[in-house]
Amino acid sequence: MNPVAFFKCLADETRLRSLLLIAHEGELCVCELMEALDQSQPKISRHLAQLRQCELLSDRRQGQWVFYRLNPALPEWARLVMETTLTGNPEFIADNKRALAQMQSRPVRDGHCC
Amino acid sequence: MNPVAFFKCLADETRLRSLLLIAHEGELCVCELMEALDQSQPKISRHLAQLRQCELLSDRRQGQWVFYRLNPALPEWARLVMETTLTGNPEFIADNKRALAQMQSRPVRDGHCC
DNA sequence: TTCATATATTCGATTTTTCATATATCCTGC
DNA sequence: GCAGGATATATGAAAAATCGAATATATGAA
Repeated sequence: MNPVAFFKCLADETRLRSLLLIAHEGELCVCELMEALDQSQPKISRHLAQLRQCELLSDRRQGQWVFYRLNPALPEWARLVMETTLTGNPEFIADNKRALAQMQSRPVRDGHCC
Repeated sequence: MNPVAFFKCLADETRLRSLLLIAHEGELCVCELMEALDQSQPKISRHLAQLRQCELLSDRRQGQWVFYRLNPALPEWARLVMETTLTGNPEFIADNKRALAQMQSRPVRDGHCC
């Protein structure tokens, strides 16, 4: 993982918010990120594709949804950088977390239904 | 310190190398960075000005030289991010450190002469 | 099969970033 | 003050990133 390429990925509002939200929530799909960030579907999708191509995110399809999570193979230092950023700037994604919490009818993950 | 603005600063080869070198060496001037990165003076200078404007670096003039160091007011999380990046990628600036060590007649800091 | 929902991709226009050259400013020694 | 070297800035051209709109693909249900 080239450090410059890594930071280029973080150097965009949409991508950084998506990454930190995913790091915090564990796993999110496109429609959840649309709601949390209040952005169009193509915009979210394009940035996620970029993050997947750089191998920061990995995806898994479940039915009609695609869930994104941090790439398990991510180097330790990269994971630490995101964690440090999140801890040092808790207010940065506060609004996004709130919007996500208020979202109606979020997709149900396998293994989470009753 | 806005996280996105911070990462934009790190998302360039010249700036990231300069930052990490300065973080490692404590203090460097333009001519030392030119030698260490093998880049033109205007290029180095422009990027340093950008880093100073974002308040990642602070400068001090000593005679004809201007020395740059990490801004002492830098938030803890930002300093940690750079440290983590440096520790996790020691080879990234290895060549630059070598070039700097081989540089002839480096400017003498006040208080460092015998 | 057909429809509805979720996600991905392409295209063209706009904005931002980057760079090289040239010019200006500052400092020191004479 | 003046000359020469070191550092800083301005300008315009080239390259890259971003965005919205339109389009395409995939899945599940009827």
